[in-house]
Amino acid sequence: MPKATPVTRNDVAQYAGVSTAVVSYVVNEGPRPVAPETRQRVLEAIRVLGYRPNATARALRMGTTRTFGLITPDGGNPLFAELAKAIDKEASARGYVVLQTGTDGDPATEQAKVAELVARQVSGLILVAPAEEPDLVEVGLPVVAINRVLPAVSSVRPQYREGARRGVEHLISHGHREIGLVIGGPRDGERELGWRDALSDAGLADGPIARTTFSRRGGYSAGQELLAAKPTAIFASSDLQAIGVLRAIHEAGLRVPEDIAIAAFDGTAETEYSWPPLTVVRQPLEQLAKEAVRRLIDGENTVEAVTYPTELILRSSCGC
Amino acid sequence: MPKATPVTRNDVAQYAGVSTAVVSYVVNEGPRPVAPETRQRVLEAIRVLGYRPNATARALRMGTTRTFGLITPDGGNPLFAELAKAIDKEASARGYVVLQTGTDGDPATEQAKVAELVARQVSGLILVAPAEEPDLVEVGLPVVAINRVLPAVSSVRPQYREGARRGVEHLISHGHREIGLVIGGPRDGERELGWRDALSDAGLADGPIARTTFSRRGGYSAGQELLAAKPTAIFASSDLQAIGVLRAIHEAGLRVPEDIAIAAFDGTAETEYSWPPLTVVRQPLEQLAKEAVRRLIDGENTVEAVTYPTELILRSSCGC
DNA sequence: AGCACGTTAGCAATCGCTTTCCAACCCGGT
DNA sequence: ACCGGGTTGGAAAGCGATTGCTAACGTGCT
Repeated sequence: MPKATPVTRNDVAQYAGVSTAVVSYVVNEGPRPVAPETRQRVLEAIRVLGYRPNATARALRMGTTRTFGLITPDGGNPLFAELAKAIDKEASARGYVVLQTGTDGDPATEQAKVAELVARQVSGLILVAPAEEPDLVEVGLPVVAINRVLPAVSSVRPQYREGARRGVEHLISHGHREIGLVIGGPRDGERELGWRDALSDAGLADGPIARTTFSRRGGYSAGQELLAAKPTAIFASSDLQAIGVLRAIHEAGLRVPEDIAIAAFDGTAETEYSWPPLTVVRQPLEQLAKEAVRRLIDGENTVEAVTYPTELILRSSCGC
Repeated sequence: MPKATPVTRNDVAQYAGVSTAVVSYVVNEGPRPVAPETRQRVLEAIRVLGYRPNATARALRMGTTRTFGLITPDGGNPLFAELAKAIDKEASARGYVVLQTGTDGDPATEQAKVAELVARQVSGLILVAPAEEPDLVEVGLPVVAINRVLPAVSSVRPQYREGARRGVEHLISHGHREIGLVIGGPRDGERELGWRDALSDAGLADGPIARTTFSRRGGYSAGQELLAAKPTAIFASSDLQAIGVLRAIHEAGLRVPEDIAIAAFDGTAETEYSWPPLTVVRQPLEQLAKEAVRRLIDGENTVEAVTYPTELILRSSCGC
């Protein structure tokens, strides 16, 4: 019957006949040189005893947990799930680990989770699409917001406006002149502006707009609403909404892209296999994740928001 | 300029003119009675100084981190994302927090992540669809596997066989007699057996089978393969595969459910808005999450696998 | 007035680890 | 022989919290 794992550095030291300090030197193989022979004895002891350093104690002593906190509104949303995956990958590569939790979009919950993670001494906090600005100016800990700018907080975002604009421009290039918009979030959000940019640059009048939540269901009702105005194309500000719109279109017996074309912002995996596959403006998730993690680790707290270019992925929903 | 948050229990004690022990008594409001007046002074000090107990130190002292480790093959997979969400919700409600990480299905990575999380002293480990059995018999820490049984490890699973059987039976009830199967995972996995059960019970011959990965792409090619055999219905062992099959069907110019019916196992949100919406056998994710968390917290390490019933959700892809 | 007891608060050890400071030792050079 | 310098190992002080034990105080009883 093996020990229940309370093998401490003391046991190792004793077994190897050295002091605990030496064990530390060996384990962290950096701070101090250790005679090769001694090192071998220690390594052997570690192996035999099955010793694993206690990261909690180390964290207490060192003052850093090498852990990030990640807060998203909804872990079930594919966009956030894919982003979380990218962050995990990036963090893991740097020896960090991530505490992920959701808020259901509730500001109070969000605030509570921030407090919880701060108490747990995370080395950095990543806020994805935060509901509102939590009291974190004083947390004295690196924070970066993804997909949203917060006063006094470092932020990393895709080029929403420019990306949406390119998506809409592509629709225009297919000859569409009446392009509807399904939008979530604040009025005059960047994606909405991008849509207007493309339209006005092409000398076109604004198409119909439907405001709703960032969800399939929201997209569905928005789609029904928009269809009444008979646009020849629709741009959705998120994948989920586009999927909903697709359903509204199918139910109306229309064909995509023959009767109506579609394009969306986000570009999660789901859009590649929808019917028809969606033309999307893809968020640079990997880059966002990489940059967020980098900032946290380097302690670079530039408030200046850096944005990353999106990628237009052509599939059949636009008529390509 | 507020302090950078190294407000310790010492500062509070000093400010309130009491010993650090008293601060502990107040914070944990349980162990020892504290005079109301003293308590007030301490609370005031905590408020003024903005003190937050250091969870790391507490964890070291108490020997428990109130943290779970969650390892899935792929955080981007909607099924795992939804499951992770359910686990997070359950854990949060109990004051726990979860360290989530992915393995990309690589056994070596999986093993490394397990070691990492164990070193971080997680209070319990949840393994979702683990690639192979990691060396964790000796970790001396509660472990539960979801969606897969592992020797000597507590496990929680949906009723795969029974669920698949009911899904296929439903297809049969619509009059189908040639029902294909798209399957991932091991030969003669439970879902495959369920499919056979339903078929043989109805006195039908086995339909065509296509084995592939649990992915949209895999489902797509499997669908093309199956279509050649011209079944009148197809049961997919996962949502993702069904989505792929749907594409293959659409490309072949067939209509669902008129020309061919479909049903799938899993029931993630994506299936509700696919075209057409999919009839699914839904995994009881919330229950699985709840039970897994309960076992971890209660330290109930029954090796006996408990299974939970699935739910048949009727939508239009089966012809309902 | 004296004594015992119940309340409330403080001291100090401890969790497992890192790191500073110091001691011991070995070597070569004079 | 002695000394200086370079190597290697050890003792111990924390990191911030919990908690058993003890001390001080005030009260009720005889």
